[in-house]
Formats: sequence, structure tokens, C-alpha cells
Amino acid sequence: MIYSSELIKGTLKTIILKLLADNKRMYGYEITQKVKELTSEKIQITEGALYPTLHALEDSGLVTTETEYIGKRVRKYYSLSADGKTKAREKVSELSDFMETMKFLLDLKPQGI
Amino acid sequence: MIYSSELIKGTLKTIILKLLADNKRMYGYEITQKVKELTSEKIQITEGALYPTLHALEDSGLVTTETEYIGKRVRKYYSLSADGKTKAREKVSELSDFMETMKFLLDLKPQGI
DNA sequence: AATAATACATAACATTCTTATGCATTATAC
DNA sequence: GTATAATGCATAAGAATGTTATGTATTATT
Repeated sequence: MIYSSELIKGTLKTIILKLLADNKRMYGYEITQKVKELTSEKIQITEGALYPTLHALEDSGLVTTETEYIGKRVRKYYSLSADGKTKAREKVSELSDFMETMKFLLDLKPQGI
Repeated sequence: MIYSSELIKGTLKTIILKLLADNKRMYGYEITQKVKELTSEKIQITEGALYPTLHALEDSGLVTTETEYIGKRVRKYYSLSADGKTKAREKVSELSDFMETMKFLLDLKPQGI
């Protein structure tokens, strides 16, 4: 089962920042594969979502990049900047809090029925 | 603290379906207040998001409506249809599952650092 | 030799939320 | 008593962000 795409909206940036916080540096394709692996294929990040998000993180100074060649094939590695590390902590914390709230909402028992 | 709006994206329909599953019938304004109350004001549903969503649920046959007058003021009550009840269970279940997955992702310990 | 996987990128389109606006009734505070 | 806040609905322009499709190229596998 793959989660409906709408569910992933709004969490993508946080997922990426969290992975980069844990792994020092990663390249785009690697991120998609890591997320797929860690979630038993339930979250599949599409390239059309991934690359614009990475570029936005770069534009806002949260990540820095290094380009490397593996043979003739290019790889662009992303790493968190100092700001990015702070932002990663904030976003992860916010999402954890949000999930606690949602868990509470979803576990509510039926009321005036 | 109010959650960043992007976080709520994708969960709004599920929240509404869950509330309707628990409460037999509710009207729009009541839903916004209930969510605000249950989440200690951390989730505030705006009218511009709420009403289009309710209308979409109605158009897809997941809810039925009854209009009532309180004095001269109109209220539109929403109730789950049979399909809506099924859908509510599905969406709540999917979101619970998704949150477990996200919790796992966010709780991961740093790796190759 | 053909196909799949790796690896980047962008663009048209769709969806969905924000922000603003509009209208109207009822309760509250000054 | 009247101005403001709260209640209650609705829609529309614009922004944000994801989907789907496309493009290019290298390397591994069948």
C-alpha cells in the first residue's frame, strides 16, 4: 500500500531535512531510495516533488551542495548548513508534536451518537 | 503555537470525516470550534479551507446535509452517508498507519556521521 | 541488444490551501 | 443604545506544492 499523495504533502521538506540531519550528506536519488527502503515502499518520493524541494532548500540557504562525478555520471550531494541544522530540529519537533495531536484526535471515542 | 499550514494539508478531510463519524451530525462552524478546542487552538481550520472541503464531500456522496434555522440564522448540518462511514474508517486507518511510519522515520538515530 | 536502474532537471497541469471579500444575524461590552 | 465580537454561510483570486510527462545521459543487467 502506498500512502495517498495528499498525506505526504507538507511533510516532504521535514523528511528531507531529517535525513540530511542524520546522514551528513546525501544526493537526490539516494534520498528517494532511502525513504522507500525505510518505509517499506509506502512513501515514494517522485522526482518532480524532490528536486524542486531540494532547490528551494538550497535557495533559502538551508543546504549546501557539492557536485561529484561517478565515472561520467553526475551526483549532487546536499548537506545541511548551520541554519539547516536548526531548521531540521524545529521541523522534526513540530511534526512530532503535530502527530501527537493528530493521534489524540483520531483516538477519540464517539460522542453524542 | 499554531502548526504551519502545510502540515495540515492532506489531513483536513480525514479530520472532518473522523469528527462526523463520532458525532452523527455537525455544522461547519461547529467543526472549526471543535477542532480548535480539541487541539488547544493548535489547529485552526479556516473557512476558505473548510467549506470547499465540505462541499466536495457532499458532491462525492460521502455526506448528506440538512439545513435548519436557529432564529433567522441558517445552519447546515452534515452527516456521514453509508459510504462516508466506510471512507472515514479507511482514512483514519491510513492516517494512523502513516503516522506510525513517520514516527519511525523521525525517531531514527543518526547514521553515517 | 534491449531494458532497467541510476541521476539529474524542468514544465504543464491539477489540487488545495491562504487571504480577502461579501452578506447577514445575534450576543456582548462599553 | 450602539459598536464590536461572535456566529454562520459562501466564493474567488492568488500562492504553494505536488503529479504527470518529458528530456537527456550513463551504467548495469538480462
